[in-house]
Amino acid sequence: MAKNFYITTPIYYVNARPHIGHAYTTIACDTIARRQRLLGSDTYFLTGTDEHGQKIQRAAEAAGKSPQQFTDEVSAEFRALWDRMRITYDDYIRTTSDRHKRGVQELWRRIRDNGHIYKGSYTGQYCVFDELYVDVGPGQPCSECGRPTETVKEENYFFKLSAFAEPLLQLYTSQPDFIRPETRRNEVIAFVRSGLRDLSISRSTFSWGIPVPDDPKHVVYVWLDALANYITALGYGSDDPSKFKNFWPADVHMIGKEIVRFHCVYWPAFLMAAGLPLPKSIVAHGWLLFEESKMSKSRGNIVRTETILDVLGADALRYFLLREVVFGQDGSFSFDALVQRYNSDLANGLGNLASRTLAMITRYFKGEVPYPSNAAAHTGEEDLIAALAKHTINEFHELFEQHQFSRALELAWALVAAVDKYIVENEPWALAEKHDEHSRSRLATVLYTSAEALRIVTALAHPVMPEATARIWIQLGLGEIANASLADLRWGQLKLGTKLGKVEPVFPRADKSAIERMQMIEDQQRNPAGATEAQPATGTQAPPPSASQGSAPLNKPAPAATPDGKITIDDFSKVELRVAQVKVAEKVKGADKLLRLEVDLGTETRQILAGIAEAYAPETLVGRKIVIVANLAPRKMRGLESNGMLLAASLEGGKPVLAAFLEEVPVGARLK
RNA sequence: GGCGGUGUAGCUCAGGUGGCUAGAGCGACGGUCUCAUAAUCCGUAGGUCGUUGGUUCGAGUCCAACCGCCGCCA
Repeated sequence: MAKNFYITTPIYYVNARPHIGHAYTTIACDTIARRQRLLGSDTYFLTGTDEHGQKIQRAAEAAGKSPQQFTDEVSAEFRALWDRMRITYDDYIRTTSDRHKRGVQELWRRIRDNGHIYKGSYTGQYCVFDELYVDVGPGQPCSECGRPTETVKEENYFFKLSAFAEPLLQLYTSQPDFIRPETRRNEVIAFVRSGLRDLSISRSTFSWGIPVPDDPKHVVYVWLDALANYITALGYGSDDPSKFKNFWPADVHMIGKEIVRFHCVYWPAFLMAAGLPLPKSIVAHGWLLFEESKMSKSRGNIVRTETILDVLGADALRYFLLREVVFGQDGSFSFDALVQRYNSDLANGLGNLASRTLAMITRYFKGEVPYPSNAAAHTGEEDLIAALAKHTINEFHELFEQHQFSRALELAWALVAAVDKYIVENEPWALAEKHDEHSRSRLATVLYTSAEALRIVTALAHPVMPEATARIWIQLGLGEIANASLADLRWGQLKLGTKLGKVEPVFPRADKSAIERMQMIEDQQRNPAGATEAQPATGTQAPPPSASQGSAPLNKPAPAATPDGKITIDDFSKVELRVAQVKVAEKVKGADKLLRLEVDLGTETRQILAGIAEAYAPETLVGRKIVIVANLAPRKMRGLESNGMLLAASLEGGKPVLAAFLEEVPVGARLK
């Protein structure tokens, strides 16, 4: 009986290029989707990009592009990457698409007509980076991210979130699995219990968004816009509601832990307000942290997925992330661990088992799967392997249902180890030396048993590693793995006489140079190409840079210089110089020389401190374009954090003169 | 500060409702086979189970306090 299964990734915010954090979420979803298809479910797997908001508008301006052109490009990059990673999404939703806009407006009307939207006004601090009103005083940094806030005064629409506290708590109680893992559920319950305030759900200070129905001066708040993708992609608000009927409510919304509140509080409240069914579960995973190695810098070490694909391939990355990281917890990524895992589990483990088993069948039985004709050739050892295989299948399914990917894979690999051991103990190569009937039957039994166990592990691992398992499947003589069914996978289905395909290594062993190669590609890619900085987004699950700062030592080694004191181009390229425009300038209390500046970098606003107060009056700086070192580690002065350094000539007597351009330059442009 | 979580072998982690000498994988070291991708297999490595007090015949396993780390508190 085919059931329907609907799974979603968050839609990724296009102010950042895709990186391994995005890949992690998407891989987990793809694996689940593939497994559901093999189980016979009618599966719908949705991903997409979140393309509205002030941040995007500004990033596009900085890049000298229209918002649409800008988002077209980044969105296409995401799709290209997913294709390379063998992501089998069924639909790709963009918030700038017409179908989405229609759906969002329909959702708005429904909520409004049900009486849950009212108009109010707001005066206060706004954080552009988080697209959020924050409850801090004027001039105070954002309570979320520490970036400077802007004072805004606007009239906008509010959602009566406060009315939904009770229904939400009831939901969490009656549906314990609604939020997983439990620690996130606890947080959400605590949050809602502490009381809910109404939520501002429109903006009128910028235009890059979806117009509010009947009041186009406002655009819909990015989170209401973004969350709605889960239903607009199914045709909600369109003429064809068939997909919506089939697949909504979603089985799984997979998200990163930083967007739990939006998905577990706002989203169900919006749906309740609209009178729509609620998703069945929201699963939050942890972040991927990047292990600090001696070679890398403390910041900017967000790994591009392409690097790994280039060197080890998609399967290796997919396997690594699901096997290494305990799902739900933070995990750490390093090239070292990746190669380690690849060699021990894939090359030496599954790959070698396939290689030795299939090679022996090829050699001893002319490439046809043998089976003993003599019952006496069958011993208790085969029963043990078969029993273990059966247990593995059952447990594997169980663990996968609970999203315990690492444990599921660990379990499957225990079967690989058991078969390796079984082979050594039975020495098929020695049996092959003898030509009596019993030895021949024993040999057939041992090789059949090994091949059958291999088949089962391969089938189980297929959703995780689609390519390699497809190749093993062909080598096993079983044809197209997509036709395999996981639902009735059981021992003994491998037919005798099956003609093997050509046997060749599936996971060639990686040597140490693989690590160096990946690190080299990363270094090259990271520095020269300026482009958009891979900053984390509100709407997506990218790990913030701070996530990796815990291990950053204070005493960084100085950049290596050549003996004559000259630096290489590589050294220079580590310095990220950018054009910034001063938005706010003021004296720092108690300091004679220090000014506090808020500068616009195109993609963000930053606070920097500069010792130029004696040469420049604050009011003369506002609006001026300056040059700053954008990737300087933050530093605190007078209790304020400086995130960068401006460039100025230092004259005799210490008088600074700011660097400037003769021609017009766009904010955010990089100096090289 | 409030709430929640967490601290087990070099690393990553298992260890419902307390009970034999605390486990797995990887790494490391020694050995073995030769079908296989210098792969496999075998053996070894001795961790006060964060600290200190309790409860108990008996506690990583329950309780309290403390220390460290993490998350949430729009």
